[in-house]
Amino acid sequence: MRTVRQVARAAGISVRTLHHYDAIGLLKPGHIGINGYRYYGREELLRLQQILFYRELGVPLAGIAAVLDDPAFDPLAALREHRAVLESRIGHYRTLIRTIDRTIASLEKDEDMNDNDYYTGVAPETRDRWQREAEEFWGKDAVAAAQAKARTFNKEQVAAIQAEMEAIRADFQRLFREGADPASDAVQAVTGRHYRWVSHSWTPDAAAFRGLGRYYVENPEFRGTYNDDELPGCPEFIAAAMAVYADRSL
Amino acid sequence: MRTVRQVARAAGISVRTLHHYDAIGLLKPGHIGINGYRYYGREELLRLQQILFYRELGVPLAGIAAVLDDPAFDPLAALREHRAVLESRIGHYRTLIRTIDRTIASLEKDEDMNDNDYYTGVAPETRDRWQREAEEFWGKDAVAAAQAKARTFNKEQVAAIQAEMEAIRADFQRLFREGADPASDAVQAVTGRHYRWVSHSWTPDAAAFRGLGRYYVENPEFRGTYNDDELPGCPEFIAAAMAVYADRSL
DNA sequence: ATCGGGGATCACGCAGCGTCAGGGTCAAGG
DNA sequence: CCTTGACCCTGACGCTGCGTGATCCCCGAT
Repeated sequence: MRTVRQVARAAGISVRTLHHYDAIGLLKPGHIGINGYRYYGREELLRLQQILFYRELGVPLAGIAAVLDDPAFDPLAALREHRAVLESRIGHYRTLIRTIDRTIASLEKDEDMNDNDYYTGVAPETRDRWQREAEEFWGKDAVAAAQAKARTFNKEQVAAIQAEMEAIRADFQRLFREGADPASDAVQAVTGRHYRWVSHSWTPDAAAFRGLGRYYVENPEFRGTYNDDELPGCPEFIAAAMAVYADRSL
Repeated sequence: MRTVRQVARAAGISVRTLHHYDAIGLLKPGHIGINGYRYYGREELLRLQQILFYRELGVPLAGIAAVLDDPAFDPLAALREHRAVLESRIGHYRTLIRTIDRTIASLEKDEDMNDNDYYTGVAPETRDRWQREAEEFWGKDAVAAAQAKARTFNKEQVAAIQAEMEAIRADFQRLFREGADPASDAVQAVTGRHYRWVSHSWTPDAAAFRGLGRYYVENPEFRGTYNDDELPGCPEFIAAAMAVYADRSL
């Protein structure tokens, strides 16, 4: 029969944790003295080992209680499920890291950037041509307004915007390769990010956002940028997603 | 000037989130009507884009506020630091997944296991010899008590214990390869896990735990199991760590 | 005037404890 | 016997990032 402190030291946890486990019914002391002291016996220590084992696997305490208290519980299925959760978390973190790397690269490269330019890395004449095309498509006023707005960003902001666009593009391409439905939640979520991205320098309504989608399809420059040559149909896929988004969310 | 709902829809977040950001001072409305309504202008929308961008990178809200509000803030350093955090989280998850995989493998293999045996995969005669040696080392009573305790585990429990031991061994070997100090926090943390592992079937005091360390050094069987042949000195390293742990924590 | 669709402000809930605060208990030494 | 000092207890708030009501006010359209 050990006291909380003894158990805590042996198990490498805190006294508070034992109190907590008692409070939530995960691990109750074997006996409680007349003074109210908690005393733990061998049985409780063994259970604690199990608890700590699963805890080290990242299983939530409620789940641990389920595993240990339900004799009919299938630990194999539970572990596999938990494994899948961990895998997806890793995937998520990796995506974040990639985005961060791109952002860092942009920041390092553009440390001496002297004007705010979304199209860093694009030749000036190409950029001018894009501008003319954009003006024909949406009108001079809209383009000028967008550019004015864009000039209010500082260089970290511009770098962040670029990196985010890269990430969005990668997501679109991945979803397209996977054969996702443009109207599916996953694709629409990315489309929402894209809408937010566009909103950096522009605040399109539904019709304008659909128009942007068409622009992606029709403009060969964008076709080249927005999809690999190995992904024919990707711009159409994105345009379809944008049309759905415009209908549903704008 | 848009209302909460309009902003929320455009940004793909909830109204509650805007309330929250207002409450914590991360994003305040540009104007507040006499009726108390929140109205957001272009400036606030731009700031919201930044916020959502960093949020998608997994940066905590307090950190985002720091980035956006401190003009002297170094976004490059912040991103690198955050990147490191994410990397370590991935490493942690990978370790967990490896442990889970081992556990799953054990469970699948031992689905038809009919008796509780820690030494699954070890020939019976070897096991018997280990038992005799253990009896010589600690005495028959102690060994019998440990075995009795071991028999109270069911097969998932046994599998979990095995998997955990594999993980612990891997950690010890890694730390040894890295030239870690047996008294360092990292090594002591693993030693604590090892102590807890041992406690599955036994509850050694300081002297007994030190003795177990010596056993690992002296017993050729354990030397072979506990370290690769490429890691001479690893058992001594573990024994040293166990001695320190016994002094400090038991 | 009414009604539907917002808007607002509390305020609890969740996960897993950390961290006081305020107050008994126990074993050992003066 | 009394005093330490080390431990024990029970609240209860804090942290993260909102979700989810509950309750009440407001605005434009019919």
